[in-house]
Amino acid sequence: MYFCGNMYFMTRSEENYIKTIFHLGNKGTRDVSTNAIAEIMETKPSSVTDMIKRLSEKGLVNYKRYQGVSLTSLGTKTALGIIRKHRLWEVFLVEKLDFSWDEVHEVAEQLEHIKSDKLIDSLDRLLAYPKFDPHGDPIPDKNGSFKERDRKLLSEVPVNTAGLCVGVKDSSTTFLKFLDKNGIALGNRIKVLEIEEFDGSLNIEIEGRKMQISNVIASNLYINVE
Amino acid sequence: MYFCGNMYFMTRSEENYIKTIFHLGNKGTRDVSTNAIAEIMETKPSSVTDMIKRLSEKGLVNYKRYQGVSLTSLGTKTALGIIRKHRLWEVFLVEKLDFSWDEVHEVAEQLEHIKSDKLIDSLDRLLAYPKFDPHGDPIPDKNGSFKERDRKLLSEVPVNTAGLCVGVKDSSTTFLKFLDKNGIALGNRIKVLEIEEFDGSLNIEIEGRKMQISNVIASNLYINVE
DNA sequence: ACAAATTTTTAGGCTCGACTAAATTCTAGT
DNA sequence: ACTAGAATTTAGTCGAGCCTAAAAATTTGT
Repeated sequence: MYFCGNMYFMTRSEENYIKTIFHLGNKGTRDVSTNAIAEIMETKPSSVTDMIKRLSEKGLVNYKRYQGVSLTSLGTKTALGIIRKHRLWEVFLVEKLDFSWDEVHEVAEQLEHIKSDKLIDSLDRLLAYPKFDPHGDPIPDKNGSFKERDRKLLSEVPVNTAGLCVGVKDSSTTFLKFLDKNGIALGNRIKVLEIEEFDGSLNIEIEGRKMQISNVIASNLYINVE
Repeated sequence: MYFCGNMYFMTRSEENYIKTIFHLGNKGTRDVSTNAIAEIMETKPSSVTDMIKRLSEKGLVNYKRYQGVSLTSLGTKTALGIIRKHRLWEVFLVEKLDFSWDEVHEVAEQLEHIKSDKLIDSLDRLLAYPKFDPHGDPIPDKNGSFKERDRKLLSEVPVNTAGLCVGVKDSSTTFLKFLDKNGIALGNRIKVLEIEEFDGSLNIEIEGRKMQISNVIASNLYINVE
């Protein structure tokens, strides 16, 4: 396993696998399963096995037959690089090109594969070194380090807790559009007034207004508890 | 041959062929030869034949065996779309990310394949609808139309002609770096003072300074004759 | 603990976009 | 007009990245 500055050449497909393994591996503690990767990537388990072997030979993942897969440190570094690019492009799209936060994902999926260190460093500078993307997710720095913001799901804080809305767990178009429609945005100040025993729905005060949201909504919104 | 708004799906490779055919076809009047394409694309003639057949089936090129190839109107429209994207990204890199004009090409070659109408329209707006890229080449608008600037090669104007330097013919890194080193940039005012009989070199006045340039240099610089 | 169900891997095929080698067609020089 | 040489195409191969079907390993239920 030798380094060569710019790493090996990686295909788009390899990068997408690495990214997916990273996202899956960061949730649970166990190794990532072939099926899980296949499902997320909308491909077949047999294709995943093929690719995992290639990635394993390149030293990007640890792999033992039938035992699932995990990223090596090189693989993790690679994943963080891709995620950094994805999130910086998202910020660019929203800040400079007036995309709304539900429109950025698809384009960023393409842009994240552009290979140029100078490009991404300059972009970072243009955007004034943002720490979070438009959905509140942290942007790794050049070296791959980032600090997860101290945040809690709105559904898991006690009554009377207040804080700023700092992120969404689900960043699907559907959910983001729903938030837009109901005037909920990152940075809004939210206070939990009451939690309904029956269905877990919440009465909240948001930017002065009062409203009720379902438990499903609340369990996809992060707040920065004060 | 049916249109479907966003055209067919085109692979990166197909787009690169179309672009190359466009550039080659715009010079001469004859159809573009297989060998010429192969040379530019650093591939083999047999690979070119393969691809041409595919492009022909998609209605992007006119092709008869052994007779060379030319773009259909759909092919031309496609080519102009790619060139528009390439040149807009070049402007972006120079204007917003402080790239120098010899650094933009490689990255723009990647960015030109990003697929998003909204992206490119917004970029165009961010850049205030530029008409020319950093090398002085015209940027087609949304509909593919652009006006070639009225310009002449510096090597082909008579003594005492003056004008603004508006473009380069050769935009290789080597040439652009040479111009930088000698303080020649787009927008500079140039006047031809004398043309050397012997080797065709020129004595010019540029932004007040006097200097001598070889005929090779002069035949790669465009000026906008007043 | 062991059969059934599930997960994962292997084996073999397919398409795209490249290649080499060989055949074909065109073009130029006499 | 004919032939040598150049350009082009065909035929067959290969790797990446996907697929299906079938085999192998693991996990689960009793």
